Amino acid sequence: MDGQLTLEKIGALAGVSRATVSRVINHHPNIRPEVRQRVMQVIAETGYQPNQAARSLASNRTGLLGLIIPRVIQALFTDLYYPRLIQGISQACNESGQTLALFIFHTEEEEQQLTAQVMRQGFLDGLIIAGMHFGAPLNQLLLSEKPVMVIGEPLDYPQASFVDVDNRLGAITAVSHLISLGHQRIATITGRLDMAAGQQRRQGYLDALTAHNRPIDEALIVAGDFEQDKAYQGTLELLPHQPDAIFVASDSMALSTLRALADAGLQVPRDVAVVGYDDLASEGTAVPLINPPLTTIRQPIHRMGVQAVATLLDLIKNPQAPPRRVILPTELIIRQSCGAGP
Amino acid sequence: MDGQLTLEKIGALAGVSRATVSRVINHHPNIRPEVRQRVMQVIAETGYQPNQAARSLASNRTGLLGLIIPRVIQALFTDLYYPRLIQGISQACNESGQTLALFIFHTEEEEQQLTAQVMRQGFLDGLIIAGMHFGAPLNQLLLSEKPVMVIGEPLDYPQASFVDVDNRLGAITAVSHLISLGHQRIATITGRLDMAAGQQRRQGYLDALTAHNRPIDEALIVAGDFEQDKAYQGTLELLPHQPDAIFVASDSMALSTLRALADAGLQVPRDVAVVGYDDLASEGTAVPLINPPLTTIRQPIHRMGVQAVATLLDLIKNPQAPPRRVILPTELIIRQSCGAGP
DNA sequence: ATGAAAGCGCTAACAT
DNA sequence: ATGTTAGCGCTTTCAT
Repeated sequence: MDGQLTLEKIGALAGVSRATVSRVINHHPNIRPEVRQRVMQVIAETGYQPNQAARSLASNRTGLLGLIIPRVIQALFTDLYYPRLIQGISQACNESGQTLALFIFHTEEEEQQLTAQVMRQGFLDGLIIAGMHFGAPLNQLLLSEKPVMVIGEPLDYPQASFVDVDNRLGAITAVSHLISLGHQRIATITGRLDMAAGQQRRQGYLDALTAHNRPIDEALIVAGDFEQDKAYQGTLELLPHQPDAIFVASDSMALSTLRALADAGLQVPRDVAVVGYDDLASEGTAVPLINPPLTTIRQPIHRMGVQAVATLLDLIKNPQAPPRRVILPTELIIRQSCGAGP
Repeated sequence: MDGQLTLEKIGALAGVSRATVSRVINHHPNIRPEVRQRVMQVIAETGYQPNQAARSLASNRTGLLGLIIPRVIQALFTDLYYPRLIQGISQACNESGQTLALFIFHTEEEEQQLTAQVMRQGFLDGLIIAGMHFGAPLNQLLLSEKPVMVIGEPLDYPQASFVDVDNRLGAITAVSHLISLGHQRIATITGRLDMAAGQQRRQGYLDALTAHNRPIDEALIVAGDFEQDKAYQGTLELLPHQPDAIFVASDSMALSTLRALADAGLQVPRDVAVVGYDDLASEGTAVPLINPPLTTIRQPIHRMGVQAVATLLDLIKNPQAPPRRVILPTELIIRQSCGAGP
């Protein structure tokens, strides 16, 4: 109870050696059931908890997984992507007995400083990097000894392990849906083209049109860069070309599009149909007030988090395995903004 | 470079003992500048990083702070309170060289299991508990040896250290504002009365009316429990009593109130003025679409996180200090829903 | 199946 | 100002 409980003391109380107690705790096979009982008993009675630091030092495993979120302050405030991702990761950590160390880099300076810290020995067993961006100290992490999983395909690191959705297929689904609804002039507002999500969603838009023998009209493609302001502007720029539908590469931008259309006196979906991507607007503070409800491509964000942890654990156990590429499916969520909803 | 870098090896390379290297790293005063230089040099060249596990074991300090968020899954999905809090805590951790271990309990089972884990020796230097609720294993944590800071005054633990806003004063400000705008029949939708935030905001409402010699009309007080559904219902129940203003104890509920008023064919603020609490609707996914923009009482959520860390660090350094009660101010944010905005 | 003993890499008290 | 040394509490061979 007092003066710090240790393996040695538990051993003494149970009449066995420290090594045996250790074996019991770590579920080693070769222990007499009777002895195991006795030791467990003492542990329960005393409320003994092994010292994690000592354990880590001796075993070279800490049970800590790092989640790195670099300089995406705005996104963190803007939508619920990261909260959900964190949820998924946290849950998977809980279930696998790992603990989650969260690093949010707020400035470039912090990123510099902490990157080194994060890599230090005897600290993290592995790393998950979300919101990857490049040319940064972060890249060091990918080259480090530590197992790393990236959330969202990192274009510049083909050999990195990552989990992502099938962005292209999602976009194809969205655009095909608009086509099947009879829309003729389908525009798109693209995301950042230096990110897989932006690039692949744009490609999906093109591929869907091509597959249906529709012409590609460059005037109907505007850059949104995943930013609300640009999406608003972009929507206005689109109007002279009379689109009857717009595929917007993220829900966050799609909300700006809705607003821009409303400001221009156009009705959704009557005048222009809108489909978003992410399904982030579906829940959240202001849900009840979004009008019309947004048709969108849902990403299984929570599952991505869970998968990231599972795969990372595997990578840790299996250090020289080949890189993993985990691709999860998306889902078309039909609401009212596309004109097909109830 | 290879074979694991240790203090010993760095010492050898720099021609000093391991102890000296340790001193340099830990910024001890009594080191010859020249020697310090040389050691730093070697450290930089080799890229040596101290082993955290060994350090923790020897020093009995891990540099890990735990943040516990118990079973508030819904809230985590619903608004940006936790993301902002986490931001603040994370930033303060970065600045003070601590690392943040995040525990989100998704089920009661997890809460049980992990509570024990969280308390184990050699793991966390201190704990921050957000979204406290009672009668749970969590309470053990408050009784543990570990320094703990609670976010939001925990009513059942008067001797706990916590950080919170001045909920009552915020409510007084909100209601006084409505009074000064000439409103006569001011209603309120209260939060959970088993939480300080709910209870104290309700009290502020009462105190403001009393201070202005207004009668208290029980018919104008309905329970919202911080739930959107109840707020919607509550708003409808209020209407027969013809309120000309409603003070809603949270923004999340206030959005339901806006929706209910709209559904009832009432205009805000012309027919009924509305003031919320938290300032969570101000940013977030659907901002551009909230109409009218909500007048509210802003909580400095980010600062609460920062304060929690600062105070916790102090508690860690100063274990037998008396409990801390940190109260931060709120701020009235005037927008359009109260009728005084631009 | 269990015990003895050698570290894990660091900090800190003690010597010099 | 710096070196020597004794742990920190655990895991893990190696004996037995």
